Amino acid sequence: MTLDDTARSPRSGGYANGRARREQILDAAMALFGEVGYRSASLREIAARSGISHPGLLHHFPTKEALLLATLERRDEIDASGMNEDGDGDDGVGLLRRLVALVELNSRRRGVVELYAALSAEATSADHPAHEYFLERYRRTIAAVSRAFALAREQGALRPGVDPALAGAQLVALMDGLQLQWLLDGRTDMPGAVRAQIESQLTVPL
Amino acid sequence: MTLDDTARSPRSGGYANGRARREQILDAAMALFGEVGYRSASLREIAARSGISHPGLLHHFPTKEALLLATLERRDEIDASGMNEDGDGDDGVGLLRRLVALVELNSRRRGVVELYAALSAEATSADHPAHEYFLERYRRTIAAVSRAFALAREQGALRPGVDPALAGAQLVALMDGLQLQWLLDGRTDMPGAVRAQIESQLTVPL
DNA sequence: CCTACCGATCGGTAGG
DNA sequence: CCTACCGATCGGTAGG
Repeated sequence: MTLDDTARSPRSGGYANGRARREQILDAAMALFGEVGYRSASLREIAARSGISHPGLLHHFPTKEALLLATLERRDEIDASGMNEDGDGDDGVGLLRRLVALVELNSRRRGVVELYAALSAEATSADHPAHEYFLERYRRTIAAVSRAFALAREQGALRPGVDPALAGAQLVALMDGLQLQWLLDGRTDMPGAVRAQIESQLTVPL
Repeated sequence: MTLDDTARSPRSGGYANGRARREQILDAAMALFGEVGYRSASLREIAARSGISHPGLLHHFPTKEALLLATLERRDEIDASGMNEDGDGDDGVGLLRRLVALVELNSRRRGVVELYAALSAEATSADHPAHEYFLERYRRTIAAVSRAFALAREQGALRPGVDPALAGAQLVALMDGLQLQWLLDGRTDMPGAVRAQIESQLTVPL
């Protein structure tokens, strides 16, 4: 709201502090939701990690559920900005190459992987506050990957007999399952397994 | 301990009642652990579903953790008896065919799938009481599936260039990811996707 | 943003 | 197997 950078210092007015505090809370929430899931995470623990009291946290996010949804929104923003910066081309093979790069990135962000592993399992319950979110997220993700395989077919790069829709669902399932193995043993080569899976469906190397 | 069947009726002595009650508790625990995970499940709710008080439950299982481990043991027994009854042969392709049959069975047992989806995600935390159990379980399962692919290679049924160890890890990951999708949308064709995956690695039809 | 509090619920124990 | 209880913790609110 001002051109002077010093105006954003802690002493000044404006909402810069509030915004920073919100992000601090969301980071702590993301970490704890990933560690123990939504149901078992306590507002008091998230607040303590953010350096405030738990009623202080509730000033920024009125309910635990609102905090969860804000956490998911924030992750989507970060992922969206990450996925769009590469320049691998928008054809099917390029999109699939980009997907491997995303898996490589995730294997350096354990917190993100933990968050989705914990919440996607929890959210299979119909009454979970993130149930609709994950339903829609899977629908959209599988559709996007299936479209990448369909585009690869137009390029003549898809192995004959491969159904793009099935290959899309399979690849998303593979990625989720690999995350579990990697979180458990810390050794599983997620990008390698994803790359091999994609290449087994294509007639060209990645 | 007696040859007279009527001696096992509710009024009589012996431990038949205790055994039946234990199984009742384990069934309720399996269901609730699947619905909300281990951490969020309460002994009181499991006890209520079993028709006893929660100190009554603690008479049969001294701690919540002991109940969890007993639940996992019971599931293993049931699965082991189910996996051994088919007669598909013990060669690689036969074992893989049996795996598809197991997935078909699981798609009629939502409770079992829920239990493993919820607990395997929770147990990625190093301090979870089932952490070691799932580490060992994945190690063993992936080894068994990898061995099936290795046997298939000896039969000349494996597609050239396929690494049995990688194919094993991929197939297990695929199964876990498909379970998530199926639990979420109730539509995903788990056996179809698993069968297609296996066939894409083989040179013979299943 | 805080302290102080609410009613509910938790795993486990005492004592029978 | 029960009732009754323990100390701890939960999400959320009151009041400032």
